[in-house]
Amino acid sequence: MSVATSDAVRAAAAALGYRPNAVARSLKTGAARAVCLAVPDVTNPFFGPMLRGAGRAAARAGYAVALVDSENADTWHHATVQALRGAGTVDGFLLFAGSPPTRERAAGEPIVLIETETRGFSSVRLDSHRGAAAAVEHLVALGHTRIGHLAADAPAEQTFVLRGRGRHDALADAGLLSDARVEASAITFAAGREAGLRLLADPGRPTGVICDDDILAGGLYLAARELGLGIPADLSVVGFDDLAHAAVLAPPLTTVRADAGLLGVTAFDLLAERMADPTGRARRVVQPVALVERGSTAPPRPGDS
Amino acid sequence: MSVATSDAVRAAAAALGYRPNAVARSLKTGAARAVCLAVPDVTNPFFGPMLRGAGRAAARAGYAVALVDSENADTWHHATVQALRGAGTVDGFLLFAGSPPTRERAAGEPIVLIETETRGFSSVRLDSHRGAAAAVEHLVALGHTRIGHLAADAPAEQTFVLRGRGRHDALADAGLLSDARVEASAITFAAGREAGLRLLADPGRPTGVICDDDILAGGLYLAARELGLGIPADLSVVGFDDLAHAAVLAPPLTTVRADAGLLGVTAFDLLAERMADPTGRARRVVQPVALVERGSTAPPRPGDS
DNA sequence: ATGAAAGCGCTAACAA
DNA sequence: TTGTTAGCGCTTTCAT
Repeated sequence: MSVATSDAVRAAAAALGYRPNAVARSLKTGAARAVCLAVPDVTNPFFGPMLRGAGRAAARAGYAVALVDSENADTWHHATVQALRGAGTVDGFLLFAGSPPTRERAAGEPIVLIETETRGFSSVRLDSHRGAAAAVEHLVALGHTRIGHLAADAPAEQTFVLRGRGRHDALADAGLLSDARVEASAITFAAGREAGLRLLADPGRPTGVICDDDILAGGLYLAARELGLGIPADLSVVGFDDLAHAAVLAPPLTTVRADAGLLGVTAFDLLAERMADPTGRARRVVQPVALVERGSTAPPRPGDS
Repeated sequence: MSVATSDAVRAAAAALGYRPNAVARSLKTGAARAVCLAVPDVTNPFFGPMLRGAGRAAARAGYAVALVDSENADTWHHATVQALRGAGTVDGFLLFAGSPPTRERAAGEPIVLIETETRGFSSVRLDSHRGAAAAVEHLVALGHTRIGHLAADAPAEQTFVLRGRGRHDALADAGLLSDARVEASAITFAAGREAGLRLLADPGRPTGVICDDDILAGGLYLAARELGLGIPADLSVVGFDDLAHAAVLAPPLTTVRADAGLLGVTAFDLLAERMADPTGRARRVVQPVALVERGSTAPPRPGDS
C-alpha cells in the first residue's frame, strides 16, 4: 500500500471522527494500559506531587493512572484492589502504605508498594529512619536535651515506625532517651495542635520537637502560639516531607525533605518492570531524604536545656 | 433455580477466584461505569477535597473516577478528552476550568464544566463575583480606601474574571475604584511573594489586599514579612478558598470559603443526570461562598487610610 | 501483500 | 423458566 493511500485513509478516518475503541482493544489484548494508584488520603498535599510523578512516568510509557482514595480505611484499600483485580481495567497496582496484601492473595498481580516493604513485592520508600535520626541529631547539635516527638497516629504504618526508630536510635546514641516524650496525633492541623498542647503542657516540656510530618508541625506552631511560646526562641521544631506550606510558616520550617514526585516516578518504573516480567525478582529501593535547615530551629535558651 | 443452588454456585465461583471481566462487560454494554475528572494542577490542595467529593458521589452511583492532571496545559486538557472520547473507557467528563470544548466537538459526549460556563453545557461554579465583592466590602467597612488585588495570572479563567469583576464592582460602589492597584501572579507561594513585593513597593501602597486565592495570600504574607509590614496592623489581607493552610498562617487568614467537596459532588450529580438523559436541558448551578473573618483584617492605621 | 475469520468474556435477545 | 447464540470492536493468525 502506498504512503499516499495510507495518508488518505488516515485523513478520512480523522474526518469521520473515528477513534479506536480502547475497550475492545483491551479485551482482545488483555492489557488495559492503565494502572491504579491507591492512596489513603487524597486530601493530604503530599500526594499531589507524587501523583504527578507517577502520571508523568506512566504517560511516557503509554499508561494512564487511575487514582483511588481509600479515605484512610485500610479495608477499602483492599476492597478496591480486590474489585479491580482480574477485572481487566488496570494492569497493575501502586499501593501507598496501608497493610500490604498477602503474597498469595496478590498472586500473579503486578503490585508495587510505596512506603511499605514486604517479602515478594517490589517497593520504594523514603529513608525515614535516617531522616528522623538526622532531625534529632540536628537538635542535639544545637544543644537540646529534652527532645519530644509529635508522632503520626498510625502505628501500623512502616514509614512511621521507621521514623520512631530513627528518633529512638539517635536519642539513644546521644544518651538522651530518658528525656524523650512522645504524643500521637492524626495528620491534620487541628489534631496536631491538640497533641502539641499536650506535649507542651508542663514546665518540663521539650525544648525541641521533631514531627512525623509538616502538617503536624503546623499544628504544633498553633499550639506554641497559643501558649505564648516563641519559635525558635522557646521551642525548636523540625518537620518531615517539606510540603509547600513549610516555607510559608512563620518562621519557615526546618524540615526533612522528601521527594514525593520521585517516589511516584520510581514506583511506576518498578511496576513497569514487574508488568514486563512478572516472574522477575522483586526489588526494593530506598530513597534518600535531606534535612533542610530553615528558621524554626535554634539553640535552647541558656537556662532551659 | 433454588436459593441453595445459587448460593452453591456463588461459593464455587468465589473459591475459584472468579471475577467478572469488567472490560468485556463494558464492550458489550457500551458503558464503562467510569468518568474522567480533568484538573489543571493536581498539586493545588484545592483539588483534594473536590476529588474526594466527586469520588464519593461517583461511588454511590457505582462509578469510578479517573483523575487527569493537565499540568496547566490547556491543550493537554483537550488532548485527554480527545483521546478518551469514544474510546469507551469513560462515560463522561468533569472538566475543571480551562477553555471549554466547543459545542460541536463535544457532540453527544456527556460533559460537565466546573468553574466555567458555556452554552449547551451543564456546569457548577462558585459565586466568585459575590465572594470577591464580599471581601472588598469587608475591607471597606473596616475603613480601608486603598485596596489592592493580588490576582491569579490566568486572565482566561472565568472564575478569575468573575473575581476581578466582583472586586471592581464593589470598589466602584464605594467610590474607591481609582485607588485600586492590581498585580497578577502564578498560583504558587513563590510567585505570590514576588507579586506581593511589587504590590507593596512604594509608600502609596494599599492598606488592604484581596487575593484570588489562599496560596497567593500566603505569598503576600511572605512579602509583608520581608518588608517589615505587620498583618493586620500595617496590612489587611483576605484570601479565597479557605484551604487548609489558611488557619495555620500567622495571623490566621480571613478568607472567602469555598466548598470544594460540594463542587465535586454537584459536578458528578450533574454528570449522572446528563448520562441518564443526554438530550435533556443543560443546567447551571452556582454555589454560594462565605466570608470567614479571622485575624488578618483590621482597620487601617489612623493616619494611613 | 491482502483479505477472511476466529475469538477475547461478557450480556441480551431469543428458542425451546 | 432454562439454555443457546449472536455480537460488542478490536487484534492476530492463517489462507489466499
